[in-house]
Amino acid sequence: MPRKRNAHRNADTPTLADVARLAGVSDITASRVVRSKGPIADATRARVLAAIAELGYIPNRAAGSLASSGSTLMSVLLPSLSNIVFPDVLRGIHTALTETAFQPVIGVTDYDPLIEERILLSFLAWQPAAVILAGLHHTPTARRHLEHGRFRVAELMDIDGDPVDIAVGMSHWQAGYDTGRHLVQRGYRRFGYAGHSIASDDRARARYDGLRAALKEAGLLLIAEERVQGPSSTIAGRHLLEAILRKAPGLDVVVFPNDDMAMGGIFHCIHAGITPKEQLGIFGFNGLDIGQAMPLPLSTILSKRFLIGKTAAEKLLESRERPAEKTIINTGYDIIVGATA
Amino acid sequence: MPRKRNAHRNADTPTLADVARLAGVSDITASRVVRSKGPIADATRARVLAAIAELGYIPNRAAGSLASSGSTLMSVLLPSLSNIVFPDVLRGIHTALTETAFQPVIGVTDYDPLIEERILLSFLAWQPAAVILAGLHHTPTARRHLEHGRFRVAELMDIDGDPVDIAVGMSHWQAGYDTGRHLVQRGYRRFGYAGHSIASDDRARARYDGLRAALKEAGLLLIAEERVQGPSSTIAGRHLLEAILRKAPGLDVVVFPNDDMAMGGIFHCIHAGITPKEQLGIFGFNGLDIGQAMPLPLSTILSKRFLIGKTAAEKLLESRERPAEKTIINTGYDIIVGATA
DNA sequence: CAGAATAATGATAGCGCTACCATAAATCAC
DNA sequence: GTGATTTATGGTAGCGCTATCATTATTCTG
Repeated sequence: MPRKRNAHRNADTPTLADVARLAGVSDITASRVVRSKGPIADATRARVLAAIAELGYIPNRAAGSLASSGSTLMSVLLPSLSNIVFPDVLRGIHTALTETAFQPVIGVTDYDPLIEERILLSFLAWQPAAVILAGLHHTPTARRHLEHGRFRVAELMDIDGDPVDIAVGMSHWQAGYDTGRHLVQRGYRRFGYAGHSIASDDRARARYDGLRAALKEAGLLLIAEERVQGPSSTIAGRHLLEAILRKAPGLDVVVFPNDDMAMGGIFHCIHAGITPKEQLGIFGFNGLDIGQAMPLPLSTILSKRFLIGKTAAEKLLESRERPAEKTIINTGYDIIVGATA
Repeated sequence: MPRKRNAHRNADTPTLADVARLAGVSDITASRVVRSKGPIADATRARVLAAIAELGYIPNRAAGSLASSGSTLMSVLLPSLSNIVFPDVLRGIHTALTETAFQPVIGVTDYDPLIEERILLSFLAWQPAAVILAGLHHTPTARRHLEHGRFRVAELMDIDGDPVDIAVGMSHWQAGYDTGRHLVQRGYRRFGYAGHSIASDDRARARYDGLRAALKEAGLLLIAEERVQGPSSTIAGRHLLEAILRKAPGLDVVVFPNDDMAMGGIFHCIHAGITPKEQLGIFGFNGLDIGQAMPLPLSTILSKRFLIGKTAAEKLLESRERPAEKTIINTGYDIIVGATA
């Protein structure tokens, strides 16, 4: 004899069984209607749908996920949302997921692998169908779970490395290298770099390394370098350019790690009466719309953020099982000549 | 006699029972350690934690959520992530949730109440502890579920209306009204408005209405008005200002619905040789950092996005039960005088 | 030091759903 | 028309965890 029944039930929340009873079918038939799975007679489906509407039934995905040991969640771990780059990636993911049953679940890691690991583990507790994260660098624990999990994995932005499953992005080292070659070819010789603390941003560091390699090849080097602590911002870019020009007045071009900071550089030029390009080249990275809306469009590199997100999500949807072969997709980038360098 | 056992189990995924067996305790004791709940002897806890580490155990939250009919998820529904406003709100939410067990789950509605409804229902299927959404306007179905659910609800950004549970934000009508008063007081008389399609953005519409009310009070009206289809952007603001000035050359101030577009206006001024403020006032909304980093800091209104997100999440954490009284928190706003109007 | 409170642990029975197998009815092949 | 498919539905047994109640070991009170 059971001691108690339905002890900790949600009293007024209707369950599938309630729907089934009202529709006069079995639980499992109602379940099939909800999931659009298996053959169902039109009349039966209609009855079940009517019952669902009448009761305001909302499926309990926890129960569903438990029973089927799987979910339609796609975990997305991004370093930041303040940096417009990642919202763009996210839009791409969203676009690919519309009209599918999959649902993105977003976490923000603040560029910290330990936070990434913590959020990853808490997401895995929901048995996601796939995990999307930024970069190829993770903690050993995170990497282990990514490799052994029964879910697809996409690592975005960067392709210089060995992915777990799928990598979608571009070579940031190459982009930095091409930046250097491009600017040298345009006649610039006295280079400065105004960046942010590079420790946390692997990709900015790769571009920086590529830039230096290109300069070295041309027999040049960075004459001056200036960095802010903390996150990159337009105001930081503005102050940094002022500082670097005070220390090294003879520069003829300054490269920034992104468009936000480069725009700060432009603003300093306007303020100080420096003509961009003619007196001082300014070069960014990302190809943000706002930089192209300026009176002098920013010279920069267009990274294809939306495409990266969209491509990754589409690839993940192709198969639930991880294939034997790893996939690397290079979405490339474009040099925007612009008017500032 | 059971026909089959463990038929559709995840073979190699360790469960709490595995942990308990290895640690030599009962399932429920292991569960208590995992959840840090109830009294546990230090030695026991240590043994269980060691077993967890050894097995690489990850709790199955679907099972946990099912058993306890509740979760530590906080559903966050935002209109957009391209608009930097919402990432700021999200950062505030994140900040409040750090060090708590709660985890934000983010959805993007594209300013569409129907999409909001769809995502809300799919989120409710995970039994979140709380729901955060933008604005006070939802579909009837969404509103019904919000009112009857056993979870806390916070409606952000706007406080002009009747919230379900908690509202945190500011009066956008009042902000528009104050904009009008402020500009009239500074001597502007010939007003233009350069906006985006207002149908989708209730708050921009409220500010617009407030602005017109203030002008009417001063015996003025909008001389010219220009709108773009589609989303707001800096480039749209630039083109719009050009268009509006062509149609109504005599304007002495143009108000934009946000800083992004207002910056486009500034860029047009620079391009066309118009001196902001002296020849033409430009006024925005939001108080973005980038606008304040410009050579002439943008005149605008600072909305407290981070504070809104943080306050909302903190309020939601105060109690799991919805109180009898509704709460409305006004985070206010500041007029940034700036240098462009 | 007896009786009461507290700390620490365990047994059991579901939470709501779906995988698996079985069955019955309808359709098909030839 | 008989056997073989296909279509439509149902019964049952868990999925992995936690709420509830029960039990025992330990500490406290005066």
